[in-house]
Amino acid sequence: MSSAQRLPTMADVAERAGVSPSTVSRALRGLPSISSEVRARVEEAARELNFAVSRQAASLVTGKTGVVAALVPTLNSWFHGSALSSLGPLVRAAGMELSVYLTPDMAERTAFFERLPARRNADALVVFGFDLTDEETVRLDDLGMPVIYVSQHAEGRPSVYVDDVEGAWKATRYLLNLGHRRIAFAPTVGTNGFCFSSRERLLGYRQALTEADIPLDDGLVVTMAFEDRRNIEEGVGKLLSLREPPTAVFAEMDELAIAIIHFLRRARVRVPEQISVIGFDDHQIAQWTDLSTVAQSPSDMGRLAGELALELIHDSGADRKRHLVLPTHLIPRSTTAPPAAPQRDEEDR
Amino acid sequence: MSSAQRLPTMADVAERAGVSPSTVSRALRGLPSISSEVRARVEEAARELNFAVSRQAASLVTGKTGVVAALVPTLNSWFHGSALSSLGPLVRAAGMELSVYLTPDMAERTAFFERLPARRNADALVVFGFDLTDEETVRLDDLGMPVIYVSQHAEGRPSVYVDDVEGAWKATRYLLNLGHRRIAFAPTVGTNGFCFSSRERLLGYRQALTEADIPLDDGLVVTMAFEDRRNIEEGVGKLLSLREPPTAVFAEMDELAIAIIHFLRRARVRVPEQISVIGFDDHQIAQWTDLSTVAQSPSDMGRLAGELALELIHDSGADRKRHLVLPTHLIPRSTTAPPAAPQRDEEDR
DNA sequence: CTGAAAGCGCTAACAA
DNA sequence: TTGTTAGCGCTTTCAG
Repeated sequence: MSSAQRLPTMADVAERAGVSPSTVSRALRGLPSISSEVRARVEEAARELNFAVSRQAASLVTGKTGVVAALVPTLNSWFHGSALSSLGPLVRAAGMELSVYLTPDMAERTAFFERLPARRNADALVVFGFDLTDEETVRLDDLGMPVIYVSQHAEGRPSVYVDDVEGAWKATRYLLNLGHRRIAFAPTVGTNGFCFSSRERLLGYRQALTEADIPLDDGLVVTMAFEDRRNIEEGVGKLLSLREPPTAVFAEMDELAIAIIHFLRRARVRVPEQISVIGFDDHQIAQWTDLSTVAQSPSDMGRLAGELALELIHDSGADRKRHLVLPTHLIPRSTTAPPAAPQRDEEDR
Repeated sequence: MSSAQRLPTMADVAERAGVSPSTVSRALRGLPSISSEVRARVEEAARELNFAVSRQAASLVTGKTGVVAALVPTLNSWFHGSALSSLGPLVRAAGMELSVYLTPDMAERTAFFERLPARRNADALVVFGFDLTDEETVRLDDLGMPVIYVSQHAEGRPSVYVDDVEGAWKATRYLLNLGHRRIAFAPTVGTNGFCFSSRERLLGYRQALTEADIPLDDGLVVTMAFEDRRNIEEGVGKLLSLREPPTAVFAEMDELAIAIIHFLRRARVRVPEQISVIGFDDHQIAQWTDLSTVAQSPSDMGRLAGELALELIHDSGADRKRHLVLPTHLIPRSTTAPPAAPQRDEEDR
């Protein structure tokens, strides 16, 4: 509605309060060296004029932008959405702004690392869930600001992540404890070239099986493409048509687990009676559908990364190599159960 | 890694390229009045020094911040995640930054409208999916920048939204066409006080029934709290224990529909054979689980809102009251079917 | 405790 | 086509 009328400046406030601009500046920033009487007068004048400090002007002299930047491949995902949802308010509470850089595809990603648009426009960068090349990591080093890595280990640089190997190990171990011996693993890949933590989770899965003296069977590892219904359907078909089908499936992420359950049930396979399914994430929908899963907390990661960022911004002597490894928790719900007592013969009974 | 060494300024680039700072400014902004020879030299110098323009300094003189701000209740939601995922790259492509304000709870929301932190820190604000009070809307009017409303009608102000009434009408009409007569509606509420489009969708649902001469039955409208598994479970129980249970359920959002289907199946009710379920959104998971739904496109909304914002920023004469109403599409998948020929008697058979 | 003055890095007249 | 000059609105010495 209102058009480009000139916004009030500190000088306006100063005049109205009958003091100098520097006094206004000090009063508004809550510096101690201001008499409470003057402070009150300044604050009132500011309110009356609807005055807001120009961050641009302030940062020009302080050298701080008052901005925390976040780099995410997409926001259209439970993980990143949750992480930023906790990072945002934290940044706000510190009186700073949250700036978001999205790189949904390879072109955007390349452009980001080429131009580094965040340079000079933020005081810290939080990088979420990328699988960065060494080259990219090095590039970020001369961004001139602290860079915090979330959901990935960055050697010698501040990082926050969960132990994916252990998480996958727990899921697999749990299924073994229930009595399962034929356990499938369904890793997933994104269409946009971004990968999740398949590698680590596969490792944990294998480790648990090996410890239990169960031979690895590559036929039980079936990648199912994220975002492709047909592909998931076929993957499920592949598992069901094995000579010896699995009695349990560990899906790399909850959303995939939900889809797998859907196709199993459509094929008249009962979950968990005939096949158990467990996911990874503890996505909200896992609660709603009572899905067994391994919980990780992206919101904790976002929060910790934010705190780390603020600390690195304000205390240049802070430890710049800190790694925070968060725990995962097994959450057994109703999509897992012991295998049916007799090794079932396919459709029979 | 690298610490707070002084970043190169335009003066540094100018010196290195052997020209004046203003020439550097012009060259880097791609203004026409620069010989290509000089431009090349400047660009090279800038690259060598790893120079990036300080937006702060530039905006101080231009009066533009180069920032588009987005106000969202949370990012932890399919709708907002998708919308911002399309808004972000668009803003970047225009050479601007995306700044995000999150108001996960009432306190943050109040604080935002009280302090209007976006003022002076952005050139436009895109407000997503709030159910704003008149007071809040008016407050945004004197923000000193164009404000674009997404997923809500704001009288006399630019808005982008879908016709929820019509969408709900389509879903209900489709179920009627299949032969259903007992159709339930499951609206949902968020725990954080933010509501979705329940009101409009209820209207559409009722309208379709009325047109079909089917009496409205409030027992068939059961609100199920978003984010509360138990509550959804109970809601499903409520429907199943009606004297005359529904043969179809229209859920306000896909995620709720998925949960409803889950509990129906757990109760040994076959979907869609015994009860049809349809959602609203066309959430990604709807594809994976083959859920019938009414599609809306938050990414289209984000894109259109972004384009509108850019237009309003650059062309102050643009129409500031434009309303863009996007279509919804019925997507029949496999969770809906005609009702079973004989009216089933509960558990029987 | 408060004011005056200088300058942060850039762009936009105005000259040349 | 390029250089010179004067600020943009704020914070920060340094005086008082």
